[in-house]
Amino acid sequence: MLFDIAEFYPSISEDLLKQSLDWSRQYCEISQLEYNTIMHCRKSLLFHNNRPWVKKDNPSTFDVTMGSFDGAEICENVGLFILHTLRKTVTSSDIGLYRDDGLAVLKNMTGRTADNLRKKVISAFNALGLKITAESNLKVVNFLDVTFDLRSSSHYPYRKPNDDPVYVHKSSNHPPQILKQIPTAISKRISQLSHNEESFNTASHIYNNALRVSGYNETLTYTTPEKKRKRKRARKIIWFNPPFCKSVKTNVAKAFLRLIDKHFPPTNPLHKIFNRNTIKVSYSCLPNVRNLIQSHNRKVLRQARDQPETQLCNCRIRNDCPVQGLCLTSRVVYQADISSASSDVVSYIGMTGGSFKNRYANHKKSFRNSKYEKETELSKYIWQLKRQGTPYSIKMVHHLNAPSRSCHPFPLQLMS
DNA sequence: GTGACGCCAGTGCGCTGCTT
DNA sequence: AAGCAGCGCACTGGCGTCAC
Repeated sequence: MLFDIAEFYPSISEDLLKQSLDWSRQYCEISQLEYNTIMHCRKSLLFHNNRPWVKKDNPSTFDVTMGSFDGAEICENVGLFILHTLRKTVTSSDIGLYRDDGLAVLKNMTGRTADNLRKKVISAFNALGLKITAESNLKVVNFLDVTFDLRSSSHYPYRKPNDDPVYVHKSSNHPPQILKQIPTAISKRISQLSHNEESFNTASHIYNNALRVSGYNETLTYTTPEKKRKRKRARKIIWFNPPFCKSVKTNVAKAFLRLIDKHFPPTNPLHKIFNRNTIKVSYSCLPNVRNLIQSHNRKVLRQARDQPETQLCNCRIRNDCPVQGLCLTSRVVYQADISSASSDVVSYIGMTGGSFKNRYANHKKSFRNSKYEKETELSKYIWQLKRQGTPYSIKMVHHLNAPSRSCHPFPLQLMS
């Protein structure tokens, strides 16, 4: 039986959360302090009118989705409680739940019995305030990224239609060891999901193609699942995670560890705490550029929407405004077209984060005073014309909402 | 006459990219 | 790595103009 909880996270009521926390407190032995802290956080941060706060355009709402850490954490906690509750309904079966997707194996049941059980499960969820869709009497099911086939007792990888895998490009700005591990990691995952080598080979084409697209030459190979190693006690490790950048030639990790050796030698009383066995280095990757641009655009577009209208020009004689009544606008790319008798029109393009007027005043200063002749290429050219005695005229054009040097307060576009 | 405002000159500094 | 040039920003103080 395959079931799916509709709108899982937004449907969790505070009562259900409290029940699940009470249950986990009983079974997982969490302390009173931990319990109180969780309840306080959940109440004050995540709930509003006995419902979780859901991501909306309204900035006053708390931004939590099931994909986020808190949302997933809650769903997992509640999920465990639900599984426990379902034991009363589904007694003689294997049942599992991953966030909002559930699967139960119904053994030795007729179609009618299985369908009755399906109805009971739906009622059980309804009693908890959750709505589900459930299908029973299935011989083949797609659950998460696996297809289970009861007819042949096999399983193999599953992907939704048109959901082609995309991997980090081989020439991407990532630590080499991460890029190196990608084909191996995929091989391992697909092997785990495959019943045998044959189903692995059938499924691996799509992944091999995705690897080619991302610049990898490696071909996925079937590996038999490793036996679980006996768990060893984990060493307490202090991690140093510098951000990785391809253009940095210095081996930061090596230099860092050398500093550890130098400043905490075996004779140092702190050597026990700070040494190569207790301090490890692992490069961290910076956020995806697409995500950065998207979040940036959201921010600046919201600011632009909320900004009150401001004065655009304060020139004493409005007709003399160099940019047609828009001299006070800030964040502009401007263009100066210089016409003279000696040559064709010459253009200079500049930009400023402040007001155009302020920048223009500095340009005028450099035109008047030879001391600032070399301030810009534009001023150099003007002084050249002045020395030649060539008459000239300057026409200024500016474009709104352009970048400043320090930040880009305008929407960006990701180049394909 | 006074205050507000616009304009200008001047200074110092930060950032980036290039050269040595 | 250091130095330099180019470009732009932030800020200050002085002066002229205008409205009241």
